[in-house]
Amino acid sequence: MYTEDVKQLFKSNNIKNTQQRHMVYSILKSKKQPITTEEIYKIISGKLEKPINLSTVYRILEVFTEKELILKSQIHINGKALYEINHREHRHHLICIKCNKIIPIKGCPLGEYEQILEKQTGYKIIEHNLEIKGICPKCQKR
Amino acid sequence: MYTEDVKQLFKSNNIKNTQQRHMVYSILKSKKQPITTEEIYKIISGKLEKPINLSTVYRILEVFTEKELILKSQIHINGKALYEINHREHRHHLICIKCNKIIPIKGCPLGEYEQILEKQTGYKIIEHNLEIKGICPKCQKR
DNA sequence: GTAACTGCAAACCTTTTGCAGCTTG
DNA sequence: CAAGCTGCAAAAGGTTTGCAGTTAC
Repeated sequence: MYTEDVKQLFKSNNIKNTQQRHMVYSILKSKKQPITTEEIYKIISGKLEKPINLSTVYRILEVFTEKELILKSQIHINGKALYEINHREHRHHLICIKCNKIIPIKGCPLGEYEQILEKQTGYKIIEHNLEIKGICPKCQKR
Repeated sequence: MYTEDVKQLFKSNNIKNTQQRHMVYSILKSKKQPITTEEIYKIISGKLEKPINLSTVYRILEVFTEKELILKSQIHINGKALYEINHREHRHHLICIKCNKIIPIKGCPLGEYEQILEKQTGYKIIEHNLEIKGICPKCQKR
């Protein structure tokens, strides 16, 4: 039932290996797009397994985010925060404004821009966040 | 008391010219960085003038956003949405992660990237949102 | 066995809404 | 005067928290 590598991952991050955490992690891992706390909660509740409490999901996501196993997006969709597995590679997303479908984008167009910006502004650049909005092929046809 | 050009702006957008709207607009116009509903509310309350109700501020910001006089940011800071005057030019911001100071950036590094992306993904690109995080010169010295 | 986690219920915080009374054009 | 705002209070929706009981190590 427990996947050995997830167990290891938790161990190396000093995260106690509970069923709930395992379930939440597996769901996040299986998703290619960021999802909300509520979605995770519903997926687990939908399965006939042991149910989970919504506040537990919130707490688990907090722990995962702290340990940087996952990323919490700054962008809120309909007032809800989004979470996704931390692929530990720089990534951006393309969101469909019609159906909210989100796909990851290959590569980052920012390049050396951050260094130029540091010189221009005096700020020490830490990171950036780029979200692109558009209409996906399906929604364009409608 | 009323600024004539704001009055005109409201008129041409079919927005009734009330004291409250005028106050909210003036505050937004005077700010170089995006601010929250609460901040606007506090600024008005702090003045000895006629106070305003928080829900009125929300409603005014909604109207202004609809009419595109202002922009509502997708990024939430501490769970709060941010608003800024619509300069009707493409703009990005640089946020200090220590003090939350926000400055606008000159120019956009995205260039023709959107067209490349359209070909790559099949999405019709509508807009993008870029937020860069760093540490401002003041906070670096501390 | 003990420290840490979960479930539950209540609280919290931002934002929205219904309604009565007031303002603007 | 009529349409549309505002204030107030209450509700809604997402997220957090205190506490008692349970689980992992």
